[in-house]
Amino acid sequence: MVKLTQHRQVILDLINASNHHWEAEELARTLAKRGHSIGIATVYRGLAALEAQGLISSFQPLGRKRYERASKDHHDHLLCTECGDILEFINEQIEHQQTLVAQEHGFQITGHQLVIFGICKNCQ
Amino acid sequence: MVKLTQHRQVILDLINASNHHWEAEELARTLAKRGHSIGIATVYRGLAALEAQGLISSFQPLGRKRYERASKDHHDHLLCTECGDILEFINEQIEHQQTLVAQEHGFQITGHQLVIFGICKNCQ
DNA sequence: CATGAATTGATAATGATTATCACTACTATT
DNA sequence: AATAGTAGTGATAATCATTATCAATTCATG
Repeated sequence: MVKLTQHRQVILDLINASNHHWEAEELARTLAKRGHSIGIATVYRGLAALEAQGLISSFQPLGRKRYERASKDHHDHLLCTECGDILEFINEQIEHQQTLVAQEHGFQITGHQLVIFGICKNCQ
Repeated sequence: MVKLTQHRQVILDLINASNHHWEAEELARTLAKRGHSIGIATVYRGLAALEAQGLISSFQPLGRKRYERASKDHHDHLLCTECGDILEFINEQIEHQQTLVAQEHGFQITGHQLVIFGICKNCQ
């Protein structure tokens, strides 16, 4: 039985309290600064466990995994290749078109990932 | 000045002759079987060079990079998580919606990547 | 409080990719 | 043709993110 331990609660709280898309190392560093030093392996395992329970969600834009709150509506991402900033957007039409595409191919969707790469307003 | 060497020509030919989405190692093994043993580092460098010249294109669905022909219309991918097979699709509406989303956010698009995960017809 | 199951942390291992470096091949110029 | 300079090659070391290992610890519960 998977447990929501102190460590995992701390990880979950940080993710829920932010609107950030966290990498494991970055999250570990931030927790350490705030007085919660957690072994990096434990962070990785905690993130995987929390995701398996549906408490957080992840995506993998450039090879590296990033975790974010699950308590949001489904959305996709805009990633600025200059500053690394990640924006979110929701677009029903895109979602709908995807179900149509899947139908056409007799494909049973379990998930998807759309990342738009470019230069954000601030970096132009 | 970047050169289209024998090795790179062989790599390019294989990619162009197929409709496959190649990983570096897989491509190296296939070439080796056909009598073209190329050092794995050379394969990686060749792929990067060919992509930089726009002769092939890549995407990165699950952490690993995959290369495919550039001589196709732009398309996105359906990836079967059972058998690993990758299908392609083109959807103008999705493309169009993306430009709208970017405009809304003052975002200057340089690229995007949409992968739909699921179970393909054969694996259901 | 005993017992088994799950978690933790340090560290080793893995897998994909990139860097290094000595050497070779190719190009353009005397 | 000889030279010089630039780019490519291959073996291998190094890197980076992540996962596995394993002994020690903590937890839930009877």
